[in-house]
Amino acid sequence: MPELPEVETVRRGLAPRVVGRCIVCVTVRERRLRQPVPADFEARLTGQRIDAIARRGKYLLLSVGTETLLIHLGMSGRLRLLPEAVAPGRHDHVDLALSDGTLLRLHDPRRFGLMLLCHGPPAAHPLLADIGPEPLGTDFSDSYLYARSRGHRVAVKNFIMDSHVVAGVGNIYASEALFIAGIRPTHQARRLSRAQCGRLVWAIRATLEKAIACGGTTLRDFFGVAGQPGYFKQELFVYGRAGAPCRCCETVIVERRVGQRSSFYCPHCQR
DNA sequence: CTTTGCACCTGTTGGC
DNA sequence: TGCCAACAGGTGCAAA
Repeated sequence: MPELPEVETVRRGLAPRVVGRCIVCVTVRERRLRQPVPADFEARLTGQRIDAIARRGKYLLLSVGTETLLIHLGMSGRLRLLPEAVAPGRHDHVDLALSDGTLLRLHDPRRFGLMLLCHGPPAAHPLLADIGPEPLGTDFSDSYLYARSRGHRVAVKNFIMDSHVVAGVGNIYASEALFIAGIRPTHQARRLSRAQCGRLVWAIRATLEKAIACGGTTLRDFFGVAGQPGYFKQELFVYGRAGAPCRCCETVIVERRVGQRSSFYCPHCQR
């Protein structure tokens, strides 16, 4: 469900309402997430203050006391901030009760999400250590992408969805950015010219920034922490638009599987 | 080293 | 209407 813009939307929704609050009670109803919720999770979190909330790729990083709470939403994960304690429903796996009476709840039907605690600098955590540059940061540049893509025969769409190459680009925004850059998803990464790398870096940034400004993309079940949908769906050029006319040239948008994921492109605008 | 295929889960959808 | 296969916004790992 959530790619970088959705996670950033969650982060921005959470920040003003949780930073400075204390965690007064932790309830874990289901420990079997992507990695098991550790046995000492409750004890280590209870009584701690949330000092900051950051994001790295699709991970949320909450500074709690001397530790960092790592949260990933996987495909179906959702964080909600409830104004008061509400009886849990199916798939409401973890609750953090905060000192102002609000409740931060993780809901995740598929359990591909993750909640872990780490000591020390989170950047050194195995899950984060090998992640590529932030797409909205200065390290993600034309020259980086050009150099990094040399020798890689994989389709450019798979390449930019690889978190080791660049953090946070998922299936929706990979398709969208490639449309904006005018590059076919199946184009081999090693065949990208410098100019194409430049356009692609620009397109990824522009797409993600615009999606963040819209509060993310709600296809089915993404909602912000207060339950609000994201409005980027109306801005999509290709994702989910198979059979519909291209918004630029009227050519019919094509759907094709690239590396086991559905991909959408305009055969006329993308070469 | 790179690349591919799949496993991990549940819920929804579309074809027959 | 019902059933079942295919698919869904992610990630990491085994195997080639």
